[in-house]
Amino acid sequence: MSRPTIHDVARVAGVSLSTIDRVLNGRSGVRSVTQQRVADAMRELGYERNAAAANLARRRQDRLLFILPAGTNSFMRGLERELTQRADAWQFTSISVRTVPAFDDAALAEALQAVDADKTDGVAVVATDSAVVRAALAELRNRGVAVVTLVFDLPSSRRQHFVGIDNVQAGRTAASLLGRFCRGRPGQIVIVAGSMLVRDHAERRLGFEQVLRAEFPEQQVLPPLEGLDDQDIVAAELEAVLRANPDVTGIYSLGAGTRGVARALAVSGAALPRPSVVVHELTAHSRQALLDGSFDAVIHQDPAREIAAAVSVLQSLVQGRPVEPDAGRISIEVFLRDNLP
Amino acid sequence: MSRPTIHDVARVAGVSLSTIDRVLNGRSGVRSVTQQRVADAMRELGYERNAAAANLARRRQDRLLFILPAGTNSFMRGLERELTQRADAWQFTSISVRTVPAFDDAALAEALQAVDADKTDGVAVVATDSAVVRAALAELRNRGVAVVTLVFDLPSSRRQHFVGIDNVQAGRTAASLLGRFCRGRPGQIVIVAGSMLVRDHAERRLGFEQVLRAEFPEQQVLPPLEGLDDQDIVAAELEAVLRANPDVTGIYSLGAGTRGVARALAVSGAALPRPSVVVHELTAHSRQALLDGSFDAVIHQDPAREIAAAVSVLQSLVQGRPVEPDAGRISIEVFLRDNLP
DNA sequence: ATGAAAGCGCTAACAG
DNA sequence: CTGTTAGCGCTTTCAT
Repeated sequence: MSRPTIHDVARVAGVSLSTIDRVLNGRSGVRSVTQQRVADAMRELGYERNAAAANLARRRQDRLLFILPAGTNSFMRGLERELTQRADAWQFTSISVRTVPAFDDAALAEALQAVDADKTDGVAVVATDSAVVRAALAELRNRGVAVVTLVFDLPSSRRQHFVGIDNVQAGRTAASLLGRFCRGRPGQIVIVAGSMLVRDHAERRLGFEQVLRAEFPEQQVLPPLEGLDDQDIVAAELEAVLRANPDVTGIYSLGAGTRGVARALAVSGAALPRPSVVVHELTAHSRQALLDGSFDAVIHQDPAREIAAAVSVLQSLVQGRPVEPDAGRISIEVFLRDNLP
Repeated sequence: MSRPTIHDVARVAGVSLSTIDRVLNGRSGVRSVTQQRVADAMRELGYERNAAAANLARRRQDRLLFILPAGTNSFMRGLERELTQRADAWQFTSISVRTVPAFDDAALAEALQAVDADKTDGVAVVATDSAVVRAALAELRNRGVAVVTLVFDLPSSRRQHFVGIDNVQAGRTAASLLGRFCRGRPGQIVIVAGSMLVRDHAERRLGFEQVLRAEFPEQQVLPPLEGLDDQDIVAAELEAVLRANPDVTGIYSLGAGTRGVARALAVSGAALPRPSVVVHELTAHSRQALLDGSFDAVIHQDPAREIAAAVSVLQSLVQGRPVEPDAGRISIEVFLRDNLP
C-alpha cells in the first residue's frame, strides 16, 4: 500500500536495519552476498529512499555563504533579495549573505580570508579578477571550503564551478536579434559598454561582433561607447553619437547603462525610424522602456535560477555528490514587450 | 547554535510539546494567554518550523494524477518524461500518469469518471473542450478531488486553476519578433495552423494578428493554412503558397506542423531573401532548423516548469493552502540559435 | 485546556 | 561483518 521502508526491505532480505543502511549509503562492511540479497529485496519491493527522513536523522546543515558586491546594481540586489526572502526554501541548508564594496579586490580578498572555515561548508562569490582574490580563493579551498563563482567567473582559479550565463552566447544572442531587427536598413550599430567587469563585457562584445560581422555585414559596428554604467555619461555620449551618425540602426547596451540609453533615445526621439535597441537585464526601467516601445528586446538572466543553481551545486560539492559539468549554466532569456513575466 | 526546535520553544514558554504543536497548527484548545506565551517564545528564539520533519511525522502523501493525451506530440511526451523521470523530486507526493487517446472527448470524460476519489487527492488534466468533459470534471470536483487544467484551459469549468502559458501573449510575442524581422520588406505573412486544439490556436492567431496589424501594417497576413499538424500536408500546402506568393516575408507556425515547414523551406530554398520563420515548441527538429538557419526563432514553454507548477498548485489546493492567482502562469520563452539550452 | 508517550523513515554510535 | 538502540523534529493518540 504505502511506500516500502527500510524495515520492509530488512524483513524481506532477512537482515537488520543497519545492514540496509550500509548498502544504501555504500558503506563498507557488508559481504557481497548480503549486498545482493538487499539489492534484490529493494528491487522486489520497489523501495525508494525517503530523503527527508534521511536528512532529518543525519541532522546535517550545509552552511553556505554568499559574497555579493554592495551598491545599487539591480541585478545584485535581485540576487540578494532572492537569498534573503527564500532563505527557508532550502531544507537542511542555512544561508548567509555578506556584501563587500563593489570592484574592490582587496576588500573581496579580505572577506574571503575572513571566512570561518569551521562554520562554513561552501561559498558562492561574485568575483573580480585579480591576483589577491585568486590567492584568497585558493587558500579558502585549502581550508576545506567548497567554492563556486557566481555571475562573474574566475577561470583557472581554484573555484570548483561557475554559476552564471555564458556571456559570449549572450552577446551572440543580442546580435542575432539586433541583426534581424535591422535587416534591410544598412547602417551603424552602437555598442554601449560599461564597467561592470572587464571580462564579461569583453565576452559579450566578442560574441556580438562575431555574429554581426559574419551574418549581418551590412551593419557597421562603431567603436564601443564607454559609459561606465553612469546614466549621465551614457546619455550624453550616446546622444552625441546619434547626432553624429544619422544612420545608426541599432544599439546594444551590454552593461548597466540602460537608463542612460533610454534618456538619449527620448531626446533624439524625433528621428525616424528610431534605432532598434537591445539591452541587458530586466529592471523596472528596462521593463518600462519595453512597454513604451523605446527598447525592442531585453537579454536577461534570472536571479532566482541563478541562486537555485548555486545552492544546488554547492550542496552537491559539500556532500561529495557528483556535479554535472553544466549544472551551473543558466539559460539566457529573451524578453520582448509581449512576453514580459 | 543550531536552529531552535519545538523543544526549545516549549522549555522557554514553560508548556509541553503538544501545546506548541497546537498553536503551530492553529488547532483549538489553547487559552489565549498560553498562545501569547508560545508566540513570544517563538519570536524570541527565532523559531522556524522544520517542514520535512512535520511531513515525516504526518505521514501524508498527496496522491496526484496526471491525465495526458497519448500520441507522438513531442510536447506531451516531454511532460510525461518529466513526470516519470522526476517522480521522486517531490517529497511526500506520489504521482501517477494516465494517457488517453488524443482529441477524444468521450475517452477523456471516461478517464475523469474512472478516477478513484478515495485514492486520488488531485488531478491535472490536459483538457479538450466539450460538454462531457466539463461535466466529468465537475463531478470529479464534487467527489472532493482537486482539479487543475494543464496546457489547455477550460475556462468557466469547475477546474480550480490553469497551468500553462497565455496563448494570446505567445501569439503577440511571435508577431513582435516576426514583424521586426521583416521590417523594411513589405510583403505577406503566412500563418501555419494545425489542429492541436481550437482554443489555443485561435488564441495564438488572435494575439499574432493584433500586434501585426497594429504595429506592422506593411505586412499582409494571408488566410491561415490548415495543416492539421501533418507534416506532409503542411509541406505541400506551404510549398504551394510560397510558389504562389513570391513576396512572402514571414512564416508563423503556431501548431505542431514544424517539420512540414522545414521541408517546404528546403524545397523552395532557392528564393532569396528567404522568409523569416517563427515556430512553436523546441524539439529536436526545430532545434536543428534553428542551427542550420532555416528558422529564426522558437517560442517555447518549458515542460519542466509546467509540471513543477502543476504539482505545486495541486499540493497547495489539496492541503488547503492559499494559491496565488497567477501561480500557474508559465513564462513564454524565446530561443534563437544562440541561446539554445 | 494541557501533557506523556509512541512513532514517522532513517542514521549513528556502540556492541557483538 | 552484522545487529541493537537511541534519537532527528514534529505529529498524534490517549490520558489527565
